[in-house]
Amino acid sequence: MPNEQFNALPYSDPMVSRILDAGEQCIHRFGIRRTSMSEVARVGKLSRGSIYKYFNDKDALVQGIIQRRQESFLNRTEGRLEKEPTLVDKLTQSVLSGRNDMQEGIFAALAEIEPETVAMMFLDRRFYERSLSFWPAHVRMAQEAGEISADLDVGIATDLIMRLVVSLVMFPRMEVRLKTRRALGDYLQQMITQGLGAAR
Amino acid sequence: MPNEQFNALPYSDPMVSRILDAGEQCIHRFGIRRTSMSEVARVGKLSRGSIYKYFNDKDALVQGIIQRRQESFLNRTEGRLEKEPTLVDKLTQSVLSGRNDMQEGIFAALAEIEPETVAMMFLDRRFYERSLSFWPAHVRMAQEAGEISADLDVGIATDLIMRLVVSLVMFPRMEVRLKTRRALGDYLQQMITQGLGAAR
DNA sequence: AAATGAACATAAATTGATTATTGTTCATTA
DNA sequence: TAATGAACAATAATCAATTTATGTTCATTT
Repeated sequence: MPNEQFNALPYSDPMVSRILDAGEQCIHRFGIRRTSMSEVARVGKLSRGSIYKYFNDKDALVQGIIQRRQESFLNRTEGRLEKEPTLVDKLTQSVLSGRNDMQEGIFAALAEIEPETVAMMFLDRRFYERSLSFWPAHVRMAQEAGEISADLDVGIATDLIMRLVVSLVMFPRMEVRLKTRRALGDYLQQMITQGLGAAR
Repeated sequence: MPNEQFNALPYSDPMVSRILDAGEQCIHRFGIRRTSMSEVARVGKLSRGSIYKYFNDKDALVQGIIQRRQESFLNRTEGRLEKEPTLVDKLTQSVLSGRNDMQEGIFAALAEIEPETVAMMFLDRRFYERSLSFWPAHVRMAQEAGEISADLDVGIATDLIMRLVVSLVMFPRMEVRLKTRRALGDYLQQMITQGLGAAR
């Protein structure tokens, strides 16, 4: 009975962890295309049949690996955000963490071996859907703290936040250099609290 | 003497137009990979040698075709924007035009045949650099009209605008459906004039 | 019960020989 | 003088034959 692919993988199951570990190791070393299920089985020291019991097909396994990476990223980020006082600080930190994660680990490795695959991933809605539930809680906190408008629909606010974070991670520089924490923070402060309006 | 690849192609030169026309037709029909310089020459009824006099290599030709498409898009859009009274209206219209252009013509055709190529294009800075000079003039107009803060650096404002437009073209829906002109306009009105702040 | 591994048909990737394309050059043509 | 097209070495695409991988099934093992 193959499990439902995208709703919180049972990481507690040691078999699942072993498969994901082995798969991630393979992808890291050889890329997705050149990773075979047999190789994953060999590395994870389990049978090919078992992998198919837990993941419908190779794509499900790959998605699972990416999903776990993303969830691990979100958890680590969530931890770091507790120290950040304002929504703007949280966004700034998230962008920096996001860029950092892209430049090391599995994504950087993949980008070198299969840049088109990474490009396709970045345009895949699923990639963002996994992160969308992260922000609403922080939006509400900011509303209660009086940082942003309490009238605003949480979904709308989340939407803008996701767009800004995604864009700033993917393109550290669009018209303007936004590489330092300072520049990023000032930029986000302006855009979140006032957009292009107000002031003077 | 091959011309400088990216600084305003001499469209007035009938030879350049013929090459670009032929190239675009080929890419539209066969995709980039399956388009050969000989085929372009055949379609354009000129010699392969001539193409290389005007474009250093195949990539320069492809970039030239994309560049002309983009410039044509910007010109058409510029025309439509004259009717739009506010910056927000201009942005709304630009996003709609952008989506429209992506769904037909050369990009839609390419997306079907070589989706990875299109994905790579969307992550290529050059693609956006060509559009960056479009917005500063409109930002200044909006500042003079008192629509947005006159204190704000034009580059910073342009940066946000590009990020929003690009994001909204690429992802009509992130957390929230932004497909209709109405929904888009309301969203942009909020984000441009107030960000997530103000109100109440 | 859960994991295994062998067997299997189908789908992809790999190989090496062959053909086509690329990017340059240059003498010829209009 | 600008465009042409043939010649050229170096890459890259193609093709059919072969190998490998995928996704399923199921009897056997732990």
